[in-house]
Amino acid sequence: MRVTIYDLAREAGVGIGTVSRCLNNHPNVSAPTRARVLSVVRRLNYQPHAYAQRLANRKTNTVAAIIPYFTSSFFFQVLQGVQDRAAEAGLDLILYGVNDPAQKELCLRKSLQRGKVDGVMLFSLKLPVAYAERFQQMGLPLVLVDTFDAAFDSIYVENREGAQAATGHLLSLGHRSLAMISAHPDSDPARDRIDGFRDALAAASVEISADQIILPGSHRLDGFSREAGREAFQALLPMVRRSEDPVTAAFVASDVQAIGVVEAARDYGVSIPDDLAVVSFDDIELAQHYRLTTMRQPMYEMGALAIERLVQRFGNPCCEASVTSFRPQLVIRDSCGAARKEPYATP
Amino acid sequence: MRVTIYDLAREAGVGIGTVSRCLNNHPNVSAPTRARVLSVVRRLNYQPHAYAQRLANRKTNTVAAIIPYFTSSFFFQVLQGVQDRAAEAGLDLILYGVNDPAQKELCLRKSLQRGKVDGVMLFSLKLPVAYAERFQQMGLPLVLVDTFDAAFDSIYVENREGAQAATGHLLSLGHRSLAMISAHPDSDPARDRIDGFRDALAAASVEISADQIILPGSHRLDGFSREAGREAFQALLPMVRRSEDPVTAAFVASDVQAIGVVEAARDYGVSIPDDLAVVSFDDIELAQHYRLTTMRQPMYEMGALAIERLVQRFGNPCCEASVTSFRPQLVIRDSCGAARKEPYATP
DNA sequence: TTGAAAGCGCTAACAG
DNA sequence: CTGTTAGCGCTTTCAA
Repeated sequence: MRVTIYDLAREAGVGIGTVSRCLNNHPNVSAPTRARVLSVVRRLNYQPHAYAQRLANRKTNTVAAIIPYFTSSFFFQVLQGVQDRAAEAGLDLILYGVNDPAQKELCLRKSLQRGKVDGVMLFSLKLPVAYAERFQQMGLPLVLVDTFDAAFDSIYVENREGAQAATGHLLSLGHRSLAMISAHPDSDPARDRIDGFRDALAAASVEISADQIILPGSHRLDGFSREAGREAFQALLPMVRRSEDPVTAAFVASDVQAIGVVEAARDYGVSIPDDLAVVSFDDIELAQHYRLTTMRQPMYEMGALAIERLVQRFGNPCCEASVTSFRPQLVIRDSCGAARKEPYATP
Repeated sequence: MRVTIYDLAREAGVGIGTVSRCLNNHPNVSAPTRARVLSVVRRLNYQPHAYAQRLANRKTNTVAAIIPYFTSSFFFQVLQGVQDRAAEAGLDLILYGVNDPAQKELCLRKSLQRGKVDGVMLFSLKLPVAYAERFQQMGLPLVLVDTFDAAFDSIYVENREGAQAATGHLLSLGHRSLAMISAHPDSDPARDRIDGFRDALAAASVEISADQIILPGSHRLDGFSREAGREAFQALLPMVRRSEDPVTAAFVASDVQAIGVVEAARDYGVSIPDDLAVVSFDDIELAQHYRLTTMRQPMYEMGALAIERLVQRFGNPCCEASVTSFRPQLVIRDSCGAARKEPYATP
């Protein structure tokens, strides 16, 4: 049933070398021979065996993406960029979803298996040193997205600058008593956003007490969740309600958390943006529906670029690690109170 | 650098056969030999070469998922089910995203390539007969989700019954002049939902004119899009506004379309559910935010089950094609007007 | 129990 | 231009 180049060779009355040449468009085949072979190829409905090919030419044409499922829309959009560009480049994409730290190591290990993939993309996940070494040892190209290691190509969003801009926007609206609802500082982006928040306050000589940076109670999803947002809001509530120097604005580390905040605020009768102005981060699809003012990240582009970097590296394995950064853009909607045309109806 | 079983064999002073046996836990190796070999394996940090292994034992431990990006959340949730279960089963997952019909064939062809994957899952996409034959010829397991072909395992949602239930709900609320906003009948689920709509009307002896089933103008995404929903609403508007026998309720083929309808309705000052009651299909994440009454599909479960079926088939390649169906559940929210506690504020 | 050797299906270098 | 041959790295007989 399965037809191989041996069958083709026999049928066409040539050697397997010639068959291979025809299949790979090598120039050194006479036109008539090529025609004859190709007709046999078609007649026998020949299909090359993927792995035999890969074994022989040491190339897999496959890449792996290791993606945490933090917040659905965010990574889904990144994934679309990855997927589209991979298809364009003729690369197969192996998808590894990471739901807990143990899985991360497993995926890394699987990706490192010799001959499995030509390159790997790691998203928003810290690369353990042990694995960094192994990638270098094996010479396996690795692109880091939304995380960093000097030894590898990396693409990231300037979280710190973004957080500065977000906070700056709040300051520019006249707020002087700010809080931040953060994700867990285990996550690099979360930490950077805290730093940016602090930077902006410092630049404006605004001081806040330590408890005005609110961390998530649970580690789940590193705090990038709606529930974490709700809980944080409850911690924030007393500060909003106190008569002396009440908090009037909050920078929230992500849109998902902000959605939790908006919901909780409605439950507690706190008006957003009147009682509390909110700016968050990501611009996921839902952000539009909640009319969130937020820092937009180019999710699709980041995914697409990850593939491009990988392809570049295939062409030139030894060049220096590249660093690309995106600057998030402020998208003004209703939750910050800047564009107050109509009352902000929580959906 | 790259260490092979030949290196191991030399280092351990045995033949490659013995090394292979140790690695694969064959019984026929003496304990001391095995210990010696395994210690060498560890010392040299040996990693088997994925494709060499696959070539030799004719198994890839990889499956492919061919997924159209109809509506982001819907397939993302399905994909999560696929991904989780695949990881559990130790299978690598190759993801093929389909954005237009031409890509479908390409993905099918790629999946069919000999030796590439052990099985394929096809989601919501019609399987061309030519490919059905090739899958059978090659003996490559194929699981169909949300689509059907008697020759293959299939998992689907009872779209027709679901549409009946949705329409029945509208009828039970007293509506007698109904319309349907459909997706393109090229898509199997879309056609089934039209049939279900008709069934329910027939059962209740309600008659409608042909133009009360509104088809999308564009083929993009087979009409499963917000824009298609908006356009359809415009076509529907005159029927809602006419004085004689106005349309008071609509069954919409999907949540994304319903969101377009809700938005357009707001623009035109049509109140939902007062002027127009709406029931849709899918229960994607956004459906909650729009308070859509809808028919819930078990997306995650469908994805997970697809992998399970594939694994079953690996164990028993020749058994008859299985058919599993899910019955969608009515989720009552505000867009149908059944639970009218407070006015329905469009978000 | 173990080593040698024959594939798995293909590519590429090497003679002719 | 073409056929032959030697790998690619592993699994699996088949003798020993």
